[in-house]
Amino acid sequence: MKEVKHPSMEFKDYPKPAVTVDIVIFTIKDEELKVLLVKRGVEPQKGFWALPGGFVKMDEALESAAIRELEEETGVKDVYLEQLYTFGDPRRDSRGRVITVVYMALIDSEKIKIRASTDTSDVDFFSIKKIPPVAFDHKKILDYALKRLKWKFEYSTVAFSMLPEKFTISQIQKIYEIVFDKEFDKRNFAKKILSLDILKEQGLNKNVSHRPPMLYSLKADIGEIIEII
Amino acid sequence: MKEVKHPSMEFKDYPKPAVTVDIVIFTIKDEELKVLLVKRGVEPQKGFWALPGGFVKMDEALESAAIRELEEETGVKDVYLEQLYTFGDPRRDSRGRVITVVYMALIDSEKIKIRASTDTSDVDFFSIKKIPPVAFDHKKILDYALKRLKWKFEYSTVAFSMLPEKFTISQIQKIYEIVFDKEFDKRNFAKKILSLDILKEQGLNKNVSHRPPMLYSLKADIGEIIEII
DNA sequence: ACAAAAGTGTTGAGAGTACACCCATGC
DNA sequence: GCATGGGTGTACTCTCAACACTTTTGT
Repeated sequence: MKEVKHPSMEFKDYPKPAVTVDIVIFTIKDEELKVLLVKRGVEPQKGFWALPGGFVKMDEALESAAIRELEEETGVKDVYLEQLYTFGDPRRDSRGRVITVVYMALIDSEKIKIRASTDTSDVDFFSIKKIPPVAFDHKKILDYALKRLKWKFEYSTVAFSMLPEKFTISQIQKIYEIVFDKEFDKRNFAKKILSLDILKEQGLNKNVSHRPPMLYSLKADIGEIIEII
Repeated sequence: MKEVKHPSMEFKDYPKPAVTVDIVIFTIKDEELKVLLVKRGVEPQKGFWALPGGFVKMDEALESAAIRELEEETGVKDVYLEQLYTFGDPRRDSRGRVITVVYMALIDSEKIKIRASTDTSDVDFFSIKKIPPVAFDHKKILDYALKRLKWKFEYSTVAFSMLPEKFTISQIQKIYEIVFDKEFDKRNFAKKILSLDILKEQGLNKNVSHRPPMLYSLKADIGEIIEII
């Protein structure tokens, strides 16, 4: 019962599961938290919406596969990307054994360019509150990803990766309010964010029809997600 | 560039990576945090210590594989088990592409029975501070697991799964002190643990040569790990 | 009586929460 | 001058950290 039962038998001879990478791409759009889904063009579950993903190539790292899929669907690189969990129930895919490593990406919706070559009816963002029927166990994956997203929001600065380079305090607050689906006190929120000492002032935004708000940028590079616990 | 490039080609025809499950089994023994390693009896890296693990069977869930490996090595079932991360660098195993799903288990060292059929020189617990050279990328996996263990200790009750059913406050404190490698104030520690309201008094332990301590048990079942944040 | 570990309370600092008014701009 | 969001301070509560002496038992 050790790692290899029959030393004479190469591990290459065993039947192997297929391995895919799926990505839960979160963004904020129209004041809602949304995820990107693609309509399946092939069986099984053809016509169902599903998470973007694909098979891992033999010489490709898991994260590289996730980055590749992400760029193929959204045209976006350099975003926050995190491995979430690996789902491997033997019956999750009717084609046979498919194990999927799930990643979560957070992107600024302004940066997204759904690829020109993609039929736009086949790719869309859905509000997390109005998810259509999805293929395989992708509902379970989405539920898990949402839990992890909220969790991550509490103790890190990942939220900033859903904003443009310069942003206002109220833009950050809006994102937190959308993700947690509740409102926060403006004074307490600003106090807390500013006390973290992670923002640089970037001058006033004059193009508004009210008192111009201060613009901020992150002191750290977007890649450096800070744990604020 | 969608999920299946050539609809005429079944996914079964693609070359596939092998998938293994490895387990980081933590326990407290001799006042140290230890992990179980097994000596590899086969190439590659024969003779090196490595995490226990093995290939995932085609009809076996990932967690079932982890439970099976765990029981094979320690004879223990019903322990805390959590999926940690999936490592899939294309070069992590010289035999070819091997993706490993890593689980973490926490067990009470009193419950362990290294299997009789196992040559005991091939299986041992190592202090986390004195890890020998290990095979593959297992050092990286161990470092990651330790980070996650500490993190989990901070906001949940997983620590209790390394204790017998009845235990004293100072036994819990000792475990926290070993894991975080620092001392805590006895009064503050007891106050915090008791304020969580998760313990039941179980009478005094009279078999000691000093003031008998109160024994406690968890109110919830061991399976229910409580998040204390 | 002594050794060993158990048990227990107070104080101060810092963080989180609740709460309301004036400000700068475009129209 | 009005509509729209921006910006700001105080008081209370609660949690966390620091800190030392008495108690119970076995030998």
